[in-house]
Amino acid sequence: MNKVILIGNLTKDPELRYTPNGVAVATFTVAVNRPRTNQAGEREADFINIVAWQKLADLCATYLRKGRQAAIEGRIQTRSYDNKEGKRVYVTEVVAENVQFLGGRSNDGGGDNAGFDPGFGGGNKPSGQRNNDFDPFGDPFASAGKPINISDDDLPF
Amino acid sequence: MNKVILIGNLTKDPELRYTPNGVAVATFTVAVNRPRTNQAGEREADFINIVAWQKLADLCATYLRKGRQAAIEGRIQTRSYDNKEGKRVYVTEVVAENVQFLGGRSNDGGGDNAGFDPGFGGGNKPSGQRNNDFDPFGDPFASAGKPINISDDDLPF
Amino acid sequence: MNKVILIGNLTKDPELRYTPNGVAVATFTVAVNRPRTNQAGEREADFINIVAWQKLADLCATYLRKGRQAAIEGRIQTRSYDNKEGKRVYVTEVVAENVQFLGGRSNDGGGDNAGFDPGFGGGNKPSGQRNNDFDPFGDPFASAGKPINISDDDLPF
Amino acid sequence: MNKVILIGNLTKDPELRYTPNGVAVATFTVAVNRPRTNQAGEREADFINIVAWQKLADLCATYLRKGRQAAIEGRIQTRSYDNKEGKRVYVTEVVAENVQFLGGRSNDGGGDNAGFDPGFGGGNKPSGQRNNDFDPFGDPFASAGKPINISDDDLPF
DNA sequence: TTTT
DNA sequence: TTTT
Repeated sequence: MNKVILIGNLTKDPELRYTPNGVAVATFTVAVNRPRTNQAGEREADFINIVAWQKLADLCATYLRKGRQAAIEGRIQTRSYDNKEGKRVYVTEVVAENVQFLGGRSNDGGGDNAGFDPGFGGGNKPSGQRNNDFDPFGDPFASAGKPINISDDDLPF
Repeated sequence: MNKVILIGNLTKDPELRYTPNGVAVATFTVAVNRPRTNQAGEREADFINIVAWQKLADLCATYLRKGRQAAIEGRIQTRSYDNKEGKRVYVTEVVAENVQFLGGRSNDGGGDNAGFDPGFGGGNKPSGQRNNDFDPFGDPFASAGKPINISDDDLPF
Repeated sequence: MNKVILIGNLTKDPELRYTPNGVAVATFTVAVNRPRTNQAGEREADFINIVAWQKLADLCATYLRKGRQAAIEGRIQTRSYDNKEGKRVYVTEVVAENVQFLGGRSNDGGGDNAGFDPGFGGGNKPSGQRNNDFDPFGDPFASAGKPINISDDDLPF
Repeated sequence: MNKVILIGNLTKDPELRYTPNGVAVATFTVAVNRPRTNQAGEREADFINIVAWQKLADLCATYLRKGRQAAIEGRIQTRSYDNKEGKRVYVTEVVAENVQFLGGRSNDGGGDNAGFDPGFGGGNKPSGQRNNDFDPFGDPFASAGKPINISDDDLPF
């Protein structure tokens, strides 16, 4: 049993990429507000990385945008890879099995990337940030919008 | 909404520590088998780090041992800290809100650390591994069994 | 472990009542759409009865209205009572432990049963059905808005 | 979103039946102990009816027995039917999507129906009890172990 | 009509 | 590196 249910808001537009075999994979981060404020009285959130595959990846890339609210059902996945300094990096993320699009911040529009880029979210991310050693979401999906070098071992199906 | 439910087996005995204020915190890792084998036909698992606080920490330290099976209800928490090389490390873990002790591998005994160490789990971990930069569970809880320097900001209550 | 998570829309306004001891209890039904259409190609829903107590009852009565969307976390409860014909009636319902108010159908839309009902649900229940022997939600909360004769045994806290 | 996760013990052996089309359906009830005692200091439980279909029905009938512990993932389903007195009966049950067999009360044996009847659970139920008007689990699955008159509308796939 |  |  490995079950996760989240309701949160996207911190950015989803990024849609493809494996060498052409399998669609969407990644995004969801901010889930904590129920209570911390000792300093501030509202905090957890920022949880989500991975969606195949048809669900396409749906997420099409319907989700920065700020929108979504309910995500999935499972926690842990994996590791060696970064370019040869250190093993451990990643914990949620593999989405079902996503329900909720009301969220507006029908979309207005936001950061409105108007352009309806198919996927790339571009709004400072380049050079991916492949960063510590970025838990940076690897192994590198170049947005086109095939990348990812092992079939990462496919969860 | 941030809900996690896991059933898995402990990879090691829990480690019980205390914050400077004397609050008990137990950490352990649970291996949750994936429903399907991978392309190579191997059974894989996700290794998910769990944190329990206060009375629940004591219960986990008392009743859980390496190999035992447990059902864990909790929430995903993300946090970050700066490691000793000044790099920001991002951590994703599950904060347990409820733990149910299941049958598991044996009544306890037999296993790696049987007989000794009923109060907490340390010792069975190769020393030198903690404080490793990339160990997502290594920091900020350093010295097992006694108070450590941890900010009150990490207390989830 | 007894965990339920639902996202659905209220079929009616919540009903707020009080036990003889003055404890608030709110009841409402949530329609949760099924993911697939049935063999006849129709969209179906499950109609799930929710009970909330105390402060959460007040919040539900204040913020929820017919048609609104909510995420409900809770647990399944079964109970039974003898109806006025002396037959034992079995009831299965969800005791809410947490409710998140989502966007839903309109910001609220007028009052109680506002006029016309563009969403769905209203008025489609034959009046006189409440207090019917078989209505799984009709009993034991009878008279809306004021104290009623309910055993303390039903209080889940 | 309609998600249920339960860990409980079977109150009886599962009953395995077949629709007119030969689809396997297993039904059983799981007792889930409540975390707290009630005002009278008694330990209470919720008795939750489970329905499993197809291959999962066969697995449940094969591996589950009275007293055994299981983790059930599924969804709440509500349906209604007219009993033989022409009254509409409302049913709330859990449709299992995944069942994990846990340790439970013993490897099986000992129990009520040990030794005999390894394929399905019938027989241990007082006859005449099914088709009772109020039995929330009695209808529409009537005759154990062989095809019965059930509408295709009840198939959840 | 309930289980450990 | 974060959302409402």
